[in-house]
Amino acid sequence: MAQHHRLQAWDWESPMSFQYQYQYQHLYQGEQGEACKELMFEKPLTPSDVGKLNRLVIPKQHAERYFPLDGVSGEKGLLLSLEDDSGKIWQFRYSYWTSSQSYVLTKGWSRFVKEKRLDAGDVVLFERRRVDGDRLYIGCRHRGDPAATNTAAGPWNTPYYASSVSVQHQYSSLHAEEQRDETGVHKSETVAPSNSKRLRLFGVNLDYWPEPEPEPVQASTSWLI
Amino acid sequence: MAQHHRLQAWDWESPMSFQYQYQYQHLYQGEQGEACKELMFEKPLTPSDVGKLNRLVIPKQHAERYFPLDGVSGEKGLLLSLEDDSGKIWQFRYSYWTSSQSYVLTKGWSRFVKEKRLDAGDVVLFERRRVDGDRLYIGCRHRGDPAATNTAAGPWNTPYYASSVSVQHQYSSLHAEEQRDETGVHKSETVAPSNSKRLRLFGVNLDYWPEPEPEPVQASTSWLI
DNA sequence: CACTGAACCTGCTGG
DNA sequence: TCCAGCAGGTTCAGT
Repeated sequence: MAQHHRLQAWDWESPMSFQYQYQYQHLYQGEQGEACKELMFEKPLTPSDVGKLNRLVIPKQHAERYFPLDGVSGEKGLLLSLEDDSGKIWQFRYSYWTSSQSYVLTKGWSRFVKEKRLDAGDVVLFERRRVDGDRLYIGCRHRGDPAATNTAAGPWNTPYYASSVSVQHQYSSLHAEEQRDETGVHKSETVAPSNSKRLRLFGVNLDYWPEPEPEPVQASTSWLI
Repeated sequence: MAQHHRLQAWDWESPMSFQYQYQYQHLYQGEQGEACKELMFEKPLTPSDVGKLNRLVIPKQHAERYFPLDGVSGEKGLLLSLEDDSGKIWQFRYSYWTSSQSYVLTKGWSRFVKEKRLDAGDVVLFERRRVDGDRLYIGCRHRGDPAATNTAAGPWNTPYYASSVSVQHQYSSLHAEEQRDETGVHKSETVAPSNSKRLRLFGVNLDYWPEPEPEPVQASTSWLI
């Protein structure tokens, strides 16, 4: 099965197999309950969405329904973590631009466009998936494709590190590696949720850190789902 | 002589002739000992350096050698005072941008560009001058000019106020004027260096106030040299 | 005092 | 990795 294939790839890439088995288990449960996938909205991409502006405009009606910023606005927005078909975690800065009166994904979006090879007319879609908690999902469908498939290179093509989105307050293995590299001492303790805040988003109560990690491709969960 | 010419202009502009004579004396000493001029670095200006970004990027190797921010970083940078050929004091905010990993002069820089009529390809240069203490100097050379000359209008064309860079903890006469305007009471006392910090910069130990004065063209010495 | 534009500040991307 | 360039928001001075 494809799932086993991915699991093997992860095992091969990282020594922290526990997390990945844990994550795999959740994916498996998710596939058992297909009814738990709820499409929130889709957007056909405009030329600007895939161009040099490096931002995705979220249509206002969808943004205000699924991504309300009322409780957190006035600041620089927040960091959103979403998972794609392959289990990869994508982090985007999500904020409101008063100048254009629009909700946008900025930081991290251009990487998504590039890796998924998105073009104008392709469709990006956002789902909420109930597994044993709620999880956010981002996918895309290329122009002309019949189904919403994720055509991105999987972990067997593009090595990457995924954080656990199920284990709360657990830094990813990559992050632990970085800490060890910097200090020369491996810090294996889980980090206390000292700075976490609580926000209702997607109709779900969520914990997050306002500005947790600068590097979006690599792991470390800011949104605990 | 040109020096006398400048001195007369200062005398004409300000009643505090003592300070200007004092400064003049130092310039005179400086010209006697030309070996005391030490070029720290030059930078050919990019279009962005003279454009709407209102900032000068200091190449990292020069910044970290001559402008280390180790002791003061993590904040909003500091205010740098430099003198040009005419004796005018220029104040710039100097800070580190983590987002672009670069050192920059921001506030005050656009005024310098405008007054010196700088363009892309022109060169800005930073010198340290030993007179009877160390003094920082900023100059520029226009594209194609043979020597590093300061082609800006002198004080006889553009009235300005210069602070004493030689008398420690002495506010300028202009600053005293401002205080009188605000409070209605003339405060002639010298200000105690209560918030001053000590930092080694340009290989020299210097006192400064982290955020002393918002107005850069006008006087008030933040760097006491 | 409200409006406006310039300057300033911060963050991000790509080469 | 550095840094040129771009973009948006905030502050401030002038009207």
